[in-house]
Amino acid sequence: MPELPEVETVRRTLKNFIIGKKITEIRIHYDKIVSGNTDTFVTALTGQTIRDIDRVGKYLVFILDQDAFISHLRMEGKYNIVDASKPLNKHEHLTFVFSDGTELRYQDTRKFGRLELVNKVTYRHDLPLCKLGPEPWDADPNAIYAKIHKSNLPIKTLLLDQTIMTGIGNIYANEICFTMKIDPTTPGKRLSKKRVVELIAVSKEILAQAIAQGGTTIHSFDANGITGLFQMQLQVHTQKICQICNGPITKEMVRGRGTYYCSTCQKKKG
DNA sequence: ACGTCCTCCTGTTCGC
DNA sequence: TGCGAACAGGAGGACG
Repeated sequence: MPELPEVETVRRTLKNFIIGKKITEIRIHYDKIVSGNTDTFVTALTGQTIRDIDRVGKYLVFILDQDAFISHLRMEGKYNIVDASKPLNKHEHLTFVFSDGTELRYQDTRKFGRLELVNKVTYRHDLPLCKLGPEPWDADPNAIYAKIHKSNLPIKTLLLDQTIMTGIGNIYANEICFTMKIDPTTPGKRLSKKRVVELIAVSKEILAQAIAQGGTTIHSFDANGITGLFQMQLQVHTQKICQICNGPITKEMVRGRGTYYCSTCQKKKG
């Protein structure tokens, strides 16, 4: 899925198109795309106007007059803004019809993404968002250190754990480990507090750069025609040759996720 | 409580 | 070329 920078790019792009638009009808073409009762979702939101779009980690939060709903894009979710006359494509699973003749459609080839009605006032404190750790810029090094300094799990796996920090996915986890010059399989407990401080700083820096570039486009991500450029700056993810030492990039599976690193430049050091 | 595996889906790429 | 296996920006649940 899009990671935090891609979701942030979608949020900013979408805001330009749909703030102030009134939903006159909602059509669900694939029931499971909505968590919980679909009738409740449709009934609650129909007639309301979209006032804002928030983001928590990789979740988008659409704020309406009385209610809100969250949307997680998982691997391939995206939003299309189209004229109502445009035929539905086979991967568009939910349509918001607006009063101005346009539509917002949720498209998701793999159908992994989910939308869910939430309480507009308390959503940050309710499931599922209350389980998320801080985004890197809000992270307290002592708190992060406390969560990982006893763990035998690879540091890369810990970076993907959204309850420790939220927003980092597989691409940026690989990039962060490269910048840290740390072997992604290094157990979390090998990191000193000083290295955890660095880890947070590097995470912040890489996500911020990616946001500035409009995210990373590898497979399917794009925000209504806005294609991210960060893939131009990837150091290890999907790369073959290390830019630093010219040696080969190793690819191996770490806990089921494709993991790229340079075995010369990245060492198991805390 | 923690770590590992499976599952949800479809499309594309890889290897024999 | 053909065909099945493996893999893809994710994460929740089952199991030992």
